[in-house]
Order: sequence, then C-alpha cells, then structure tokens
Amino acid sequence: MSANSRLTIAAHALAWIGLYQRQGHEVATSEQIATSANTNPVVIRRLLGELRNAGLVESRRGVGAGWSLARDLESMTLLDVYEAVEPGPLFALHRAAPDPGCVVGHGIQPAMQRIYDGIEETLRRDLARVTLEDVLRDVLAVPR
Amino acid sequence: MSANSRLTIAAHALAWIGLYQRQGHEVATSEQIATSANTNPVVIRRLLGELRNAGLVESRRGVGAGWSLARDLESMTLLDVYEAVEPGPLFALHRAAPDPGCVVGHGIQPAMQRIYDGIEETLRRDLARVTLEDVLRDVLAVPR
DNA sequence: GGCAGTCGAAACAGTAATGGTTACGACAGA
DNA sequence: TCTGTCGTAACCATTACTGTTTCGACTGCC
Repeated sequence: MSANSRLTIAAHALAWIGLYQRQGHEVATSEQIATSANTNPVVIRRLLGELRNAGLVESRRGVGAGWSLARDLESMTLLDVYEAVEPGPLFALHRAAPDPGCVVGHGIQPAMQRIYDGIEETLRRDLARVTLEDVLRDVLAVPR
Repeated sequence: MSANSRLTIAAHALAWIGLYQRQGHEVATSEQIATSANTNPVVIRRLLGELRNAGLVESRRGVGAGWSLARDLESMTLLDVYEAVEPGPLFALHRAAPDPGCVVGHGIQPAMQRIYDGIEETLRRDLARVTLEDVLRDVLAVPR
C-alpha cells in the first residue's frame, strides 16, 4: 500500500501548535512547524488548510499572522484529523467493473464492499479513541 | 489515500479458482480469471505469483497449465491474502526525520508508531476473521 | 501611505506505486 | 514438433504525494 505521512504530519502540527500555545504564544507559523517536522512550510500550510476546513484550526493573516487551535486538543480525535486529510477509502474495488455475466464477477463487489465497510468502521472507532491531547501527552512522555 | 485494488483482485481470483475447481475442473488459467475480473492476464499472473510465494496457490506449466488452490478456501483468510500482496504499512511516519532538538519532533515518531501498531493489529484481526470460503459464500449469495 | 511578515494559492518537478500492454523465452503434454 | 500457458522483463500512462518556487493578498505597524 502506498502509505502517506499526511496523518502523521497533521498530528505533528496540531501537537506543536497546542504545546506552543500552552507556552503562552498566540499563534504558530507554518515556518516554525515546518522546521520541527523537517518539511516545507507550503506542505504545512496545505495540510493545515484542510484542518481549517474541518474546523480544527484557524489562521490569521498579515503581520504576526499564523495558526491557532479552533478547539481544545482534548476535543479533537485522530478520526477528526483522518477525515480531514484522508478522503479516500482504505481498499479499492476493481478499477474496471468485473464481468457481470460471471457469478463471481457479479457478486464479488457487494461482498468485498461489505467487508471493507466493516473494516473501515473498526478503523474509525480506533482512531476516535485517541485524542490529540493523548498524542501530545505521549509525545512529551518519550524519554530523551 | 491512494487505495489499490490488489486485495480485491486477489480475493476475486481465489474465489474464482475455488468455484471452478468445485465444478470439477483441475486448473484455471490467468486468461479466464482476467476475463472475469476485467483486467489483463499478466496482472493476474503477477498477483497469483505473490499468492504462490505465500503458499496459497500452485501453478502448472506446459499445455493444459494453469492455477489451482494449494489449500482449502476454508483455511485461507483475508489476512493471508493481505500479507501476500500488501507489504507496506497503512500509515507512514515522516519522510524526513523530524527535528530531534524539538520536544515534539523528538517524541512524535514513537508516539505515532505505537498508535499505528495498535491500529494495524486490529486490522489484522478483522482480516483474519474472514475466510475465502466466507467470501465465496457471500459472493454466491448476492441476488441476480 | 508604505513596509514587512505571513498566509493563500497556483504551478511545476521528482519520485513512487499501480495497472495495462506487449513481447518472448521456458516448459510440458499431445 | 507443435501448441497452449506460465514467467518475466520492459515500457507506458495515470495518479498521488511531496517538495519547491513564485507571487498576490492581507494586515499590523511605523
């Protein structure tokens, strides 16, 4: 599976903003977050833009601009982040429709779809169990 | 997520071979399976080659050659198929290592990895619960 | 009013995975 | 020897992700 790092980077950014605000700062810049995540500020802005569409963060423009949390870390789960940055399904069905004249070709898509739906439901439950507050706590608990 | 159809096509192929053998045939050709799955025989041979490496199917060469099941459908689970055709992890960590001098950059990877490990474990349990026999039964149960 | 810092967004390149296709050698049974 | 099928390499098109550059928009401050 061609795994991507979007969920990881998004969680990183949220934890970073949360910690930074806890230290008394108003907003965090994409530049700062990009330095911590070792990537490009535009990559961060793109991801945070999706999180803003989902209502997780807010952005200010102009001098002294930057990003701030729209909600408490405690009220955000990894499922919220996942839904904001990962639109597609985990598994795909056939790229081209299978032969409807074949018994297997006819029945395989509903059968697999039902299985995939169940799996995604479990994944979502797992993701919903972890808040960003949990993530930040675990991050800070890692020994130096 | 750039979902692929490898698990779907592999399950399709196995169900097809299983049903075909149940109808009294010795082996199935990649040509037949490709027709049912509406794809190219080489795509099927590539996938079945991975399933053969995993000990799920066998192939014969020469005239009258083709593919047959190496085990009963009842003894194969979607987890076996998943492991055979999907090597990578579900979620990736940072492409480039985050800043180790930053608290978040330092702790984020172990924290996220632990979460991802738990999620993959759940996924594997889900996949292990479904046998290919279940899949074929569900496929045949889909109304025309 | 102008300056400076930051976001917003478009555009482009590089990389990788996936899937489709062609081609051809290897193999084995008739 | 012929034929049908696998085994495999090679190539291409498409797509997604990531990184990068660029420039306009916005806003606070001087």
